[in-house]
Amino acid sequence: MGDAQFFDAVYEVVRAVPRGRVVTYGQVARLLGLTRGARAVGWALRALGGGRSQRVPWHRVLGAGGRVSLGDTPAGHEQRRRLRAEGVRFVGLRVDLRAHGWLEGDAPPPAPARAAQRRSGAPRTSRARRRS
DNA sequence: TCTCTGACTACAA
DNA sequence: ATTGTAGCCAGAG
Repeated sequence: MGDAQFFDAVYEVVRAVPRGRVVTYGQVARLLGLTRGARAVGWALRALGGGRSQRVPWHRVLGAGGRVSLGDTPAGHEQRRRLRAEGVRFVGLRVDLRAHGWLEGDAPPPAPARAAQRRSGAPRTSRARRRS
């Protein structure tokens, strides 16, 4: 595991999400300077595994539109359980982002997130990326 | 070193 | 609304 700075940056942003608030994978990616890095964020959270998830409120990260990406899995059920325990209301299978979104409405700009962005925005290995 | 894959998502058709 | 594709990062084979 080499430069896991990206993962750490993701964890720091997620730890900054207040109780009862949620963010989407895409929003976390954007805070880190990646317009389309949502998938990478999901990869980072997945890497948490069971144990480390203790200090990272992974359950407050949802898919676009407030959907629970984990779906009908043990983890997905746990995520919904935790969110409801924090007072997050579900509308059907989604969370109302306008009501609970960390970055929605009149929420103050997350400073910790910007700090993480600075660290992550460092020189990017310019290895050739193909994939037609 | 290269390819494939995934707790994603914006965009085009 | 549904489908396909491209782009992101890092780990596995």
